[in-house]
Amino acid sequence: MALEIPEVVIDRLPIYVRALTVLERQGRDVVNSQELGGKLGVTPAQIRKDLSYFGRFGKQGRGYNVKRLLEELHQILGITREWSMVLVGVGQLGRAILGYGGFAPQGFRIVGAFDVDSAAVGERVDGLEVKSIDVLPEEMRQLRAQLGIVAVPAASAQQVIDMLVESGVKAILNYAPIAAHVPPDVRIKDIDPVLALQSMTFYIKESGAAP
Amino acid sequence: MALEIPEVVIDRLPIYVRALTVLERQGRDVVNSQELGGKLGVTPAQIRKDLSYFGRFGKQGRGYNVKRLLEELHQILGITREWSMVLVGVGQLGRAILGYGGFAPQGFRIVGAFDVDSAAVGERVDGLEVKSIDVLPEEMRQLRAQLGIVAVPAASAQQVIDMLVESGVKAILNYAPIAAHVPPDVRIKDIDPVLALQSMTFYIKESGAAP
DNA sequence: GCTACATTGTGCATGCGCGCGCAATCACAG
DNA sequence: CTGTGATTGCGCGCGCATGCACAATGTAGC
Repeated sequence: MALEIPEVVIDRLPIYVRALTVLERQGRDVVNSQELGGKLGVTPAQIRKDLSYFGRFGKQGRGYNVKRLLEELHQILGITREWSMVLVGVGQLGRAILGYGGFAPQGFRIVGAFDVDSAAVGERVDGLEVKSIDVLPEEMRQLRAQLGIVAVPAASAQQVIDMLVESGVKAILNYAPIAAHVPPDVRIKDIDPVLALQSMTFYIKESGAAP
Repeated sequence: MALEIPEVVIDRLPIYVRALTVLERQGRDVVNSQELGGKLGVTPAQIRKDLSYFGRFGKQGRGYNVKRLLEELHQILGITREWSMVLVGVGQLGRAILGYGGFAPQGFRIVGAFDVDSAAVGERVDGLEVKSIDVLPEEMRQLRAQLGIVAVPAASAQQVIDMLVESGVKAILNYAPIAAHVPPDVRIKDIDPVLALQSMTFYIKESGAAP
């Protein structure tokens, strides 16, 4: 036990959580790996293998108890508690992130907003007062957020990320179009819609039609 | 030749493009695989292997000509031309996408905006008239967009995706939190910040501190 | 023009994730 | 309490991506 769990496995768990949440809301009690896999485009064996890394949650002949499995996955992923996040960059993108309603229901709360540009500082956005990036370190001592969201231009992104890391942030959601460098104990995930588009055009570039 | 190229390789190419674009803007003429790999967190061998799928773009003893390699990658990915996209869902998220300035510089242009909710129909957002989802099929005959962006609630996402596919869209950027089903000849990429956060919390859940 | 050096391109081995296939196991019916 | 049917958990092999190591090759200096 306690063996190394592949990162791809961890990346799939939230997908399972999402599907199970829907099933729970529908009042379903049990689900088997085949049905769950069908919904997610994952093979049943894959799901069973993934879950077996953490324990035996299923019952032979029946499947998985939806509520039970959901609780286990929440425990595994560490999403039983609320997580505080700080946002850096309150431009157009940053404001959209602040207004996005998808975080709160999943227990992710933005508790601080910062900006490099002094023009935005002092403004109130979605109930949060925008503060200068300069006071980030001291503010972080009170906020104690372990998650950071970066929504600044590419040019200042690495610098901002360095500051977040120094302030104790352990995981970063990066919307800036750069490949950032972070210490090995800090997690970072990039969100860049342009990269997604550019990799898809490779596959469809032959299929005619004018722009 | 003409062998199957792994999807992971295709997914890395846009990252190379992004880094090379920065180098070109800095006036750099040549770059070797070691330096490029250092910037991107990729091993030099990985980069050389990836590029070797498509040809021999480097010069031994020197490295890669930045401009030349950039042109080749543009050609490979099919991003020499402009790509038209249609957006479905003009809520808070959809408006942010319409206003996002990161697409245009890379040749991705939103040419149509649609919504399920009739309240938004008729409104002008960022120079585009929002139209009803019902007229999507006929509008698409003129727009001829091959890319679609989905920014509707989870409940109606699959339905919207089906309509896009029927209207001839070949690749979809999906912001809705669902695992959508599409025919094998249609590409789809999901963007869900919540999934990214939930997989990162797994790794940092032990490191104390209150929410 | 020749030599020394640097870097690419690639055959090859390693490791790892994925999925098959089956035995173990549980529910349920009779 | 026993038999039947279904589904999990998992050992195992396959296939593929990754990275090493070296030969091939181009550059630059003298």
